[in-house]
Amino acid sequence: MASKVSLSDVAAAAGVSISTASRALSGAGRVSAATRAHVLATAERLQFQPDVLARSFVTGKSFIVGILAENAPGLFSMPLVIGANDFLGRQGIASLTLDGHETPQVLVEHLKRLKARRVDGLLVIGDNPDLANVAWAIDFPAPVVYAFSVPGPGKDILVLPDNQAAGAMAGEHLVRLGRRHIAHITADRAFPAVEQRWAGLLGVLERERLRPVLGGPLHGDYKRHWGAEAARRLLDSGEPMDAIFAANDEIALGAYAVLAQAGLRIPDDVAIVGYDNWRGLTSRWERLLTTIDPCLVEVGQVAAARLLEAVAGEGEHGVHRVPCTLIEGRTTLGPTFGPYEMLL
Amino acid sequence: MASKVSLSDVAAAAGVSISTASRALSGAGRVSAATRAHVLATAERLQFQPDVLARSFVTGKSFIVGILAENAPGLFSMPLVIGANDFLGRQGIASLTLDGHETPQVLVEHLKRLKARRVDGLLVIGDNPDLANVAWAIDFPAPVVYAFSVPGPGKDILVLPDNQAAGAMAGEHLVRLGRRHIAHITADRAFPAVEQRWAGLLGVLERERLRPVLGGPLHGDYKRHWGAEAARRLLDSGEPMDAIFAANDEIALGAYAVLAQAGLRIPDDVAIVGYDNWRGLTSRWERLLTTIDPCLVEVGQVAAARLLEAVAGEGEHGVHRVPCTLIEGRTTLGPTFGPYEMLL
DNA sequence: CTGAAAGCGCTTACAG
DNA sequence: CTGAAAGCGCTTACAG
Repeated sequence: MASKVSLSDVAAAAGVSISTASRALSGAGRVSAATRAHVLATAERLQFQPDVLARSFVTGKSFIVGILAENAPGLFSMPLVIGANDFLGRQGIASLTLDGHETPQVLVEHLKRLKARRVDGLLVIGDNPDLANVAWAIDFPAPVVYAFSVPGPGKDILVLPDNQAAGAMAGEHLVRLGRRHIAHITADRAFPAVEQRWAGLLGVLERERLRPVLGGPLHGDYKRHWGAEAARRLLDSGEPMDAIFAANDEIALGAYAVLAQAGLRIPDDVAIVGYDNWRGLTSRWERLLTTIDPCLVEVGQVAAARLLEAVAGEGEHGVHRVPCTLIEGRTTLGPTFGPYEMLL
Repeated sequence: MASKVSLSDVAAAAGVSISTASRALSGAGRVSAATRAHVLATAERLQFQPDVLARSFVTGKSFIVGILAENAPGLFSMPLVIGANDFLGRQGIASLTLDGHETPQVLVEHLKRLKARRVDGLLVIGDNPDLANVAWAIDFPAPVVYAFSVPGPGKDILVLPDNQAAGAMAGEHLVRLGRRHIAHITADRAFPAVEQRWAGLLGVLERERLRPVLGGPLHGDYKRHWGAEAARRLLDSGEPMDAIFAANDEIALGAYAVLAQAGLRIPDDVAIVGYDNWRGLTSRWERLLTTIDPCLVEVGQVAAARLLEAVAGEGEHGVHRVPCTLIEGRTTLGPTFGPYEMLL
């Protein structure tokens, strides 16, 4: 079982009372330095491990946090949940993960269960940074931190990838490569992430006194077909274009296919930067598509860290943005490649 | 905080002693049917929620299990961990997830921490079904279940995708499509999964009295370049071939590229089946590559289920295999497609 | 600074 | 079948 050595054993061995031993170990309460040192040494010698179960019982802290995931097996949610659990595990905190990808009633059930389990805090993980989380503004008797969702009402804590920095990062990369005619293919302008990535790119363009191709972003959705269609429109426009920043990798691949089929050389004629680093998920070798990795594992870790701060009463409210990483690939740095190489 | 209603409140309201109330609620111990019903009704009326912390303290059960992942953020591990946590969460069991992708010393630290946390059981999740888990044969004071690893010594519990069924499934699919000259491109024969997938395919071939192209599997590694090279060898051999079962999707894509470049039509001339369903991870629309999905989320769920059984003292030792799913795509069902469509 | 004591909310032998 | 009582191992006012 757990350590057979209890606090009373330590106290006895150290020749002090249980209460003194407890105070010495916990660090709180007045204890003389000498006594404390002696108790600590004794505990060390006896390999004393405080019983977490007893401590939980008496303090009312479970050392468990709840994780409410909108769609745990989702491609975005998985790394977030994994990152969160990784950080929590390192701190010795367990988690109760519940999938909320369901009806409001189920959500209510989940929250009841989490309360019954007396979790010290709650992490709500969205699967879409452009959607409000179902669980916004829930009433919960412990600190709540949100991740990968839109900011809600009230002064909550929200952790997100830094989309604006991502846009700027893509722009900087392309500008540094000498590109002057940069297009932006993206999704619905109503999405905050879409707005922010564009804002980041626009900042760089303005600083460089560059005008985006067609004067602004091409808004559509996040799918390959839209990337292809947008690329066709760009070609048809006849405007000069030497680079595309696509709001995700799917769009980037759709655009790539159309441009390459049209006889353009990538990146010689047009450089392409994507977002998500999905291929990086499945293969570490391949470095074809230059893309921005939103570092979702880290976002999960940061969210967990913020939650533990909040549990400790030190949480800072507001939005926390986690930096992204540029993954350099051949669609910006070359050498150029043909369609079968994209597979090979 | 948690329910202000305690067991003593219920007992008082029901007009019985605390011990009777406890026995009635727990179901264990002799209580008259009438008393039990009355206590239950009272508890219901008062919305009594037993305090998990107190129960844990007195029973010594933490209602937490440990999850030791070899490489939690790995592409294979993520769905396994997510699946496990999903099942556990549904049962109200929390988990302490630790990443063991490290040195043996770190592993020892992890195990110590898990013991200190008094977890009720331990789930060890490998990142490679062909590798022995670092944590095999560890000494742990609670039931242990392994997932996605090779069988270890002793009579442990191990949960795996059913690789043999996968091989048979691929074979059946190809045979049903009328293919008679089936090649198998796979990785190192020392890997159990390689052996099992081949065994499954071979079973079908023998039943159909078919001879595999080149007389047996082509052994290499799991990378695209090997898939391409093996495809070249198959073409050069001049043997008739109308289908390939690749041991993973990377091999399948490498083979596809070479065959298509050589002017063969896929699937008209050669049908291809992969394994892993990696693309299915990133896009649900695309159904180009026919492949076998190992259903890792389910494997994780089953592993968690087995662990809870073991914790309850009902665990069955041995290897548990979880069925796979065939994902039908155009590389076997057509229509044929060109390289840019693979992107689009 | 230190110790004796109460108490956290439940379970479980032990009598009755 | 039911109740009074002990006890799980710790923390924390409360005296001293």
